[in-house]
Amino acid sequence: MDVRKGPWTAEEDSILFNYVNSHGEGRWNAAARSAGLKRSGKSCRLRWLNYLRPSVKRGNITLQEQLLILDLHFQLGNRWSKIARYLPGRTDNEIKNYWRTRVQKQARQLKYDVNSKGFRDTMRYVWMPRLLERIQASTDSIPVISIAIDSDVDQPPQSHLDPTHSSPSKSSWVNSHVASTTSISNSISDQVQLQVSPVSDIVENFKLIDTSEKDEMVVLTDQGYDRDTMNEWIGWEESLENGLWNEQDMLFLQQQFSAQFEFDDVTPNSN
DNA sequence: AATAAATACAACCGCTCTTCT
DNA sequence: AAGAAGAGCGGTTGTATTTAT
Repeated sequence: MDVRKGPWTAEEDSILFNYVNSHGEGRWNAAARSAGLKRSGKSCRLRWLNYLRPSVKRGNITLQEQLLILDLHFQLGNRWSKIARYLPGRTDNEIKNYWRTRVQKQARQLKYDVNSKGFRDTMRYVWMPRLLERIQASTDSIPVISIAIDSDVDQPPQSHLDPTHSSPSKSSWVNSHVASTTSISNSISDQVQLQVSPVSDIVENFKLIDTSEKDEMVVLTDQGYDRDTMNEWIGWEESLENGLWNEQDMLFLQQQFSAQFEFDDVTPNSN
């Protein structure tokens, strides 16, 4: 049995597309056989689900979608298919690829381990707010956009995601998800709520710098930060009272980081 | 201009869990 | 009840395209 592998041709695509259209999804081995495709059923299923299916969305991942992916990954980890359920038209494969190519790349450039606390904090307190800013800038009809980062991120994701269990106090991100997935990309009337968690993990992260120990400086330079930047941070950090982070502080933090981030411009896809 | 290196995305693989017969 | 087929998942690889040298 010669079973074809590798990229699908336009001809194979049209055969599979027509077959599924008239016979429906499922029973992929049989489908492959009776459609006359020299492909495994598994390959046909994947091709349909990830590419041919009319509902799959083509084109760049939007800012809103990026934000959603980051947030959901926080809560769910590498549960790509679960994440994909919140992004209509996007496949688990696509999201996984996005994560690996963009997010992991960013971590590499910052010399972070992608799972490290430092990188997670950077994403959460810098990258995501910055994304939000850009969303706000690009959808100027939305009067207020704000971020919701739950202060209790360590709780199981179900309580965030299962509507039956989400209490009002914990529903901020969920609400933003709903807004994002259902209407932000299409509508201009939705708002996303902002509540930055008052005392963040990142405070502790910066305490490290505050000690001004040489060793720790070296560690941080190893992570990709130059000495001048770190000195600025130290001065800045010392100026902060132990306590709440206000909006200005967050802005400052974002500015410190933002130069290190590149964000892809989302250009309308031509096809 | 040529080619090497990097990137992005599509597709595959091995495995588990579920459903069907 | 059990084995086979189907479906789904996450990780990895292959390849076409883009970018750098």
